[in-house]
Amino acid sequence: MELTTAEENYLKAIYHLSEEGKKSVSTNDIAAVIQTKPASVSDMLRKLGEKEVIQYRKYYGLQITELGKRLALQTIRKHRLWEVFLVDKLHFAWDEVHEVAEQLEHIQSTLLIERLDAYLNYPKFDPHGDPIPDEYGDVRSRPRIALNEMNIDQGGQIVAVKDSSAAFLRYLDKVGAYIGARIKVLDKVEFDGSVEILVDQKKTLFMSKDVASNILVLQS
Amino acid sequence: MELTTAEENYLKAIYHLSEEGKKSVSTNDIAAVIQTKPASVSDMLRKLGEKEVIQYRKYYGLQITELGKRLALQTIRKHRLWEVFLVDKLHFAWDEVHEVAEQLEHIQSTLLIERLDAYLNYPKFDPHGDPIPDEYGDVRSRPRIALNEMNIDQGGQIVAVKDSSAAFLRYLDKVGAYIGARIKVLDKVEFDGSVEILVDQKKTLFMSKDVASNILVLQS
DNA sequence: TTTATTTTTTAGTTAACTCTAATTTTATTT
DNA sequence: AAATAAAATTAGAGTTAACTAAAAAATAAA
Repeated sequence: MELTTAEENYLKAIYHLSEEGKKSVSTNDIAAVIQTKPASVSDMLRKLGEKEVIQYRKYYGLQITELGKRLALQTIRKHRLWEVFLVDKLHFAWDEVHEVAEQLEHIQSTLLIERLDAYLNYPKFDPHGDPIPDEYGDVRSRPRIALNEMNIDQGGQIVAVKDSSAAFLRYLDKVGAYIGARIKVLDKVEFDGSVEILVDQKKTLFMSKDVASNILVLQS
Repeated sequence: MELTTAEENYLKAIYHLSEEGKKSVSTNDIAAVIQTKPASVSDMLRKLGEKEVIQYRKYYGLQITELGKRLALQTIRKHRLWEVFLVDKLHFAWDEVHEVAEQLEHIQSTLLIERLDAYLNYPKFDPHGDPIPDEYGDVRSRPRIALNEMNIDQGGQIVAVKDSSAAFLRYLDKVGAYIGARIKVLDKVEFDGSVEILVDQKKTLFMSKDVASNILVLQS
């Protein structure tokens, strides 16, 4: 089964959307993620349906098939391995990697990915803390909790972010809340859901609920 | 000037064919190299002519322009750098690299290529022994200067070290002065010859003359 | 339950790149 | 020089993937 670059991008978006939200994936949502128009999405859904990577009934909704899931995870695997490469080997900042990885993930060569994986020493997580599926699409994910849902005095380690936009990542870098940082919740403001946290046992900082809800923590 | 992947491939083929000397490049020759039909080549030649990367008069022949040469050499540079990566780092055999490098050469990111070049230690030849053009399309060697010999406010990129002992490299990695890092001389202490430098526009650090004299910088 | 709104899909274009078939231009023979 | 062969180009059409505008279906509101 061969997918075009465009098809891979759609399928990846569909996979991510089906994973995070429980409700069915909407045409508009996909259009927003892919940065395209709903009309183009409808068109592509028909094609993806024909290729049996999704089950699609128009106006009704869609469901990703096992085949689709496997293919999407292969693309995600490639994307995350390249991100590790860019950060670990080429010293990219973790907020500079996405755009390039978006291109690299479409390079077709099983040998390349096998070798890259070995070269990087079989990493289990990418620089944002997201798990890297193995070649069969299996994921070992760690139990994580959004920072704004933690209780006072609870501690942990930042392991991932939900929103990985460059702007957000730059902000985190600036305040020192990078992936791997050890944090502890000092206080929570009930009124607006904002939190005060201690970073790496030295710096305290305030975070709005919006920001905190985008930070995933591995509790300790 | 932005070229599509297809345009890059045509231009690269045209460059190679023109270099091979011989008479002017024929439509049929290009078709043979690109594995396409002469009709498609004619079409593309018109487009490349409009973009002024070749000079084209139909039925007459074509000549690659300076602009075209520069762009072709950029693609060739990327191709050959990736080949070095595949062989040196991922242990591909020299006859397995071409197909993958054909894909990788179209990834668009100046930063990526700069970092890759640095990571591979500025190779001058690819695994087949073909020369790797520099970022300006030249094969000339670049002038380097020891870090301790630079003047205040001068900037550049770390391109090599004289002492490549593991201990020294570990030290450099620790302070963030790896190969490829962009640096700027902030201050020099006349008394002991030590320098203060800015690394990657964010971190400043002091270096003894001994250390600085072992670091080679490509001035910019 | 109608009406209004939102969502989704279809219809019709466009752009890039390819093809086959037909035509035009250049080159080679006799 | 005329006839023939080869090379190059144009014409027309297909594919992929995008778009705008209009229609259809589903959902929400009156």
